[in-house]
Order: sequence, then structure tokens, then C-alpha cells
Amino acid sequence: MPNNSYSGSAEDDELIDAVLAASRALVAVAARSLNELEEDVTLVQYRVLVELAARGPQFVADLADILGVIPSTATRMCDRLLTKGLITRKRSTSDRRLVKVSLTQSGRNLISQVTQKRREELSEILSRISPLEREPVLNALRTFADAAGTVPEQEWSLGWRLSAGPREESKSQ
Amino acid sequence: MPNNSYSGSAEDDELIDAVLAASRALVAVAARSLNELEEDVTLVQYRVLVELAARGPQFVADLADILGVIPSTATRMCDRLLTKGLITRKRSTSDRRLVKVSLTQSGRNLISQVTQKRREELSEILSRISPLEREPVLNALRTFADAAGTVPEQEWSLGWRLSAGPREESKSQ
DNA sequence: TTCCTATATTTGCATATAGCAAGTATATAC
DNA sequence: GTATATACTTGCTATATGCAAATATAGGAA
Repeated sequence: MPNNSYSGSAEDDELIDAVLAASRALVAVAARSLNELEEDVTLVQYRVLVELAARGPQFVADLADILGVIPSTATRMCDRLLTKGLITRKRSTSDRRLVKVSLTQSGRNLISQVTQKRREELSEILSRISPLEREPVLNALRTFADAAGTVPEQEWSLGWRLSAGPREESKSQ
Repeated sequence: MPNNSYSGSAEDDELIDAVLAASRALVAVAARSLNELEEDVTLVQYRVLVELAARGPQFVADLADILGVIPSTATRMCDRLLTKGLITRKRSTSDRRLVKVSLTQSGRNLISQVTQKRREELSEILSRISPLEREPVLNALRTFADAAGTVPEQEWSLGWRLSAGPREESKSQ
């Protein structure tokens, strides 16, 4: 073993599988929470709302940066959210080139509903982990995230999309 | 604390953040590994190749099931991968309705390259976790994944897409 | 055999997502 | 006051996706 840095192999694969499985589960949770609404929103659109909720109103270019997409994509994302009444667009008076994007009350409501649903589902999952293990699990996840977390925000454009197609009223799946 | 089942709140959010951060990091790793190839493949397309590599040649309908999409989507995914020379399509002689999809050598090579790159990056990350913690971290991730793992494969269509747009030769990011 | 039905895949159509390039409006610098 | 830079939008193209309809084939019934 010439390398002084860790260079596992089978263990790497196990780690990949473990994190992917965890992430998969979480995405599924988010997706289910979203699907249970009447409002028809994709996961990508939902993330836009989440960022607006977390950071407050943003200009289009900033929003694009946050999402890791180019401005034109952000513009069109906003077009769709505007149509759905989840955001508003307002041109700045001080600099009329800027357009500020804000959540509507409807958008905020949607966030709360999804958050609530997700919290319930998460509790479900956590209740299946023995109380003694909860804290260690959480710490371990943080340790991993920290070690890996040197990742610029841009780089995850992300891995959210569950359905890009037209509405899926039917929840046929 | 009236509830007998766990019903954390701030902790739920921390857990969500931890897992999402971890998953984000991993997706970024996969994406970087993919971007460093000359071959121009999206993460969604890559996943098709991965499943074919793991399970061997598949019929279109089975592939669709595995990926959690409807058959028409699988067909068109195959169209694109065929164009790129990464898979072959062959109509079954015993039942001429069936089409078997297989990896080409080129497709297999791509998988190995990405796997190699990913392994290197993962080792990078693991080397930043103290050796003593590695095992616990891995176990914790598995514990979480197991607890959450009641998720039907279909439900994660997944959360892979990093770029759906046209090629990104420029790697400008 | 012929016809009906079930199955496997493909194709047409619509929408969302995404990048690039060109266009528009506005601000700032010289 | 013109040139340049900035912020956003629009046109174009490609990927990803679902639904519905079309196509081809298989299998069973009359």
C-alpha cells in the first residue's frame, strides 16, 4: 500500500450505495409530499420556492446563481411559477434592469404544506431507528457532508427532478 | 412530550440537511466524473448504462421498469444512447415484439472510466474523515438507508439530472 | 384459418428543463 | 453623448418525460 491517503475500493462502493440509498429515500419523501398536493409543481419548481422562502426575494440573476442555471432558465422557470400564482415579478425602480422575484402567499402556503408532510414522513423514518442510534446517525451524516461539502453550490443543479412531463394528476405509479 | 413515537422537529430539519448535503456532494462527484469525459452523456443516460452494466441486457419494458419511467421514455432514451454508440438494440427472434438492449464495448468503457474517476474522488473525500470515524459513518448511512429503504424502486426516477440541455463541451461552470 | 384480444414497442404531441446566442432595455464610464 | 457593461428576455435546439394512439406480433377462440 504505497498511498498514504485512504484508497478503499469495496468500501467506497458501499459508501456510495449507502448515501445513494439514503438520498433516494429522501427524494422519494420529498416527491410524495409534493404529489399529495392538488397544486401541480415539479421538484425543480419546488426548489425555486424553497430558495425564495429561505433567502427572501431575489433578482433573476441571483436566483439563477443559487439554482446553478443560466439566467434564461431562471426567467422561464419564473414564467411557469408566475402562471401558477406562486411568485410575483416586480421591476426595481432604482435600477429598472433588475427584476425581483418574490413568493406569493400561495407559494408560502405550498412550502408549509410540503414541509409539514415531509416532517411527518421523516418522523416516520426516524421512529424506525432506535433512539440510541439517532444521534450517532445524524452526526455521521454531518461528518460525511462536511468532508464532502467542499462542493460549490453551483455544482448541484441538482438531482431533484422526479417528473418533467405534464401534470400527473393520475398518480398512476 | 405526549407522543410515544419520535416526533423531532429541528432535528428532522438537521437530518434532512445532512442527508441532502451528503447526497448533493455525491451527485456532484458523479457529475464531475461524467464531465471529465470527452463522451457527452447526461446523468440520466449514465444511469441507463449503469443498470445495463449491473443487470445485463434488458428488454425495453424491463428497462423502463428499472428506471421508473414509461416505456416510451425508455425507447427514446435508447434512441439517444444508440446515436452515441453506447448501446445496441436487437429484436428478439423468438418473440419479435421484444427488443433487447445491450451495452456496446464503448458503453462498458465509459462506465469503467466514470467508476474509476468516482472512486478517486470518493477516496479524496474519505481521506478527510478520520480513519476511526469511517466505519461508524458508513454504518450510520446504512442504518438510515435501511430505515427509509421501504421505498419502491419506481419512486426514484430519481434525482439525477444535472444537465438536460445540449452538450456542455465548455464545462464553463 | 380467421378474428379478437393482449402485449411490446414506437411515434405524435405537449410540457418542463436547460444552454447558447441574439435582442432589448437600462445604467455607467469616458 | 456615445460606447460599453449589465440584467433580463426571447428564439432556437436538445434532453427528459407522460399520455394517447399507432404498429407489429403473439396467442387464443370461433
